[in-house]
Amino acid sequence: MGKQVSISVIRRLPRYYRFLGELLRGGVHRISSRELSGKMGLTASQIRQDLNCFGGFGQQGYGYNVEALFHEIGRILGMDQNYKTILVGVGNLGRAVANHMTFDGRGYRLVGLFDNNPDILGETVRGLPIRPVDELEQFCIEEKPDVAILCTPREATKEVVNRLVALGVRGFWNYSPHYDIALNHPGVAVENVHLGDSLMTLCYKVKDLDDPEGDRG
Amino acid sequence: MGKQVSISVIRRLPRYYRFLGELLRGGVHRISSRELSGKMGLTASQIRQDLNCFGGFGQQGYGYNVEALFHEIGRILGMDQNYKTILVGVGNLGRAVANHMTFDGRGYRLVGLFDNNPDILGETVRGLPIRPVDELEQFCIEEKPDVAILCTPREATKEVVNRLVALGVRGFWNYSPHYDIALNHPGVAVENVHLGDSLMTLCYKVKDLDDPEGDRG
DNA sequence: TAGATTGTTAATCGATTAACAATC
DNA sequence: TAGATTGTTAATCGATTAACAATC
Repeated sequence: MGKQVSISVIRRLPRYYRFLGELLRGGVHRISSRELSGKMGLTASQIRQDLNCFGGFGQQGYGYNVEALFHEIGRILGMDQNYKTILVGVGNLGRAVANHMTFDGRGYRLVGLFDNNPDILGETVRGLPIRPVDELEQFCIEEKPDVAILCTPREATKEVVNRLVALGVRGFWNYSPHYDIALNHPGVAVENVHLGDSLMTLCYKVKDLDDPEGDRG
Repeated sequence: MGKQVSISVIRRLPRYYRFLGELLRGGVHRISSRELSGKMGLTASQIRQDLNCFGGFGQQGYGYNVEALFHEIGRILGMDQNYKTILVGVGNLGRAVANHMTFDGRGYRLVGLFDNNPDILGETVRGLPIRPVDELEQFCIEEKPDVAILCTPREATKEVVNRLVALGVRGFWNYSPHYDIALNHPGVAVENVHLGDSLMTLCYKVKDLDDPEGDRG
């Protein structure tokens, strides 16, 4: 019944999770919203508001139990899930993502890799063979993956997404800026990682540091 | 005089830039805020508000000239800058970032790579040799880089940032979640790319799709 | 001129912050 | 019990949307 939790709140959860994990490793057992607000650069009010979207995890006069809260937030984020995940596009970026990220125990399990480059077919990354994109249908009908990571080049993304949505994939971790999945498939979950956009934003910020207001003055 | 443009607006600019680039390549010469709003999934009102933070680029009764607006937004974002950029941490991820991204003509110029792994020192990526992190001071005093890309491992980030800030680096494209630069160095420009956070957010979204409201309901 | 569409002001909506009673 | 700190309601602030006069 409680109303839909806003995306702003959701996006802060991983950061809470990180800070609490750090505290936990540092042997801190309890923390107040005030202390945590100091460490994270937020207001104590916001922290309490955020957490109370999901339940009353604290105790008056005491604060929050670090370990309990850490696990609660993990559970809220779905770290206890086990979403079967495939990666499409095993170039520079796809390879780095596959090798660099922890999937196991963080809600995901990597089960398949796909690429069209004949030179790398059969090669293994993280113990998984790279398969031709042609085999997507066969593989997905058998394995029923939940999530796809997209590191596909310009022209491939749109078609791959359409095929995957038809095959029941309902979450996309999308590195390809060339096709707006959320716009075209309103029913699926999408997280875009648009590195180019981020780099441009940084460029603006640096410029703004040097010359606030720019030409406008 | 005009008040500070909000980060929400800034973050939409690269997306406008992408859509306008696409229209331009497609041979579209003019577009109204209404048409563009349809294509981008925004309101026409928001587009006009956003653009008018920087100036009146349109014409009543006509709309916007696609090419002119594209270039204006590029200039606002600083695509005409030429920030000297170094990359620290040339592992899986750093390598992919160096190889995958376009820096030239997008406001940046990659001038140096640094890593501590002795096995890869001297290797070249994108025509640049990988140097030991020890040489950071010497290099930065000579080259005076503006921006650093951080793909450093857990324990390295904090120290590297402190050294770089002292050396005059004032923009950070940060892939390392282990140290909050903005919190510790309020005067510099920071864009965080926290892939782990994004992956967790996706996990929540997928879970929420399957079971809206979760346990709370 | 008439029609279209901007630039801009006003209204609405949502998110953040402040305040405080409840309670451990 | 007294002190601390939460959970929650109310106030503020900022961002988005709507409306419309200006103007091409």
